[in-house]
Amino acid sequence: MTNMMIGDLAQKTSTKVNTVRYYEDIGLLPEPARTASGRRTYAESDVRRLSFVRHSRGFGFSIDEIRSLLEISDSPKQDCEAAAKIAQEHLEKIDTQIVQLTSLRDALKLFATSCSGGSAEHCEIIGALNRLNPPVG
Amino acid sequence: MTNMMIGDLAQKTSTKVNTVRYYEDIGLLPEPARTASGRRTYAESDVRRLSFVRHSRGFGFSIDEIRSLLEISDSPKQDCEAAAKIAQEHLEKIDTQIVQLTSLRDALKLFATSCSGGSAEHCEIIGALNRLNPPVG
DNA sequence: TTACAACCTCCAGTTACTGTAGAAGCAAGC
DNA sequence: GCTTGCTTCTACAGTAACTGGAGGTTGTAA
Repeated sequence: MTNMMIGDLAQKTSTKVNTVRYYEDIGLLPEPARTASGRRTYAESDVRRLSFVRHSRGFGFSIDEIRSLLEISDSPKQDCEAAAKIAQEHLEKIDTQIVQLTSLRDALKLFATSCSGGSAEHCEIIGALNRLNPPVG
Repeated sequence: MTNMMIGDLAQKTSTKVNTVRYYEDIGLLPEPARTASGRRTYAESDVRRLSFVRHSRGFGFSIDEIRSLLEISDSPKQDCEAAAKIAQEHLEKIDTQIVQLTSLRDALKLFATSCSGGSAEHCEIIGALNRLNPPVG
């Protein structure tokens, strides 16, 4: 049960000190105990909780999604299906993103690589961006 | 040369009225002429410029990148290579994103689909997020 | 004792918009 | 000529998820 300062916690979880305080502000992390002079002190459980948050962020979960995940995790009697739903929906979002990005990449590649190096008058990139029809009629 | 109001321009380019004014604020669109009562009026050239911006945004170019692209487009004697560089770098960013998202998806899928539907105590999703090692030592 | 790093609070800035409040203009119908 | 209702105007606040800085304390090592 080694107590640590905010800098240690931040370093152990690859988080910036300001971000730790931010997570506390928005309620993702509980208010920690303080030393006599007002400095935050943390225990190993805080490392685990913050790691959970950072991993989840790494997977692209939003703060709100993580909040829900944490609630479920905090009350183990709650239904696991809620967590499954969050993860499943997130997975679908990512799949959609991949599909969109891929078709975007293909379209962009078509003219991004066709620059002949002359003056911008005949630039394929700008030309293509200009030649596209207005989004709606 | 039909002059139009901001609502018409917005509709023709699938843009919100507020967004058109925003683009003007940040200098992507020139300050338009006004009617006697102070309303903005636009011509076809504005439709083309705004379409260019919207298409570029659709391709994921940032406002700053679009600003550069517009500058190049506005002065056709400038070197086309600058535009090619912007597009090429953007393409690389997208490729990186696709790679990262794909490996993320695979990792997430591993445990997102393994929910047995019981109580959260044995939830695979939360367990996996908890079991991951802290990001740094 | 004197540096200096780490901590504190509070606040502004980032990106690219979106939404709202409150006032004014404009066209159509009665 | 008046009312209704839509569009426009300016100006500002809010979004997501932090990040960075100012200005001020505290703790520790030389």
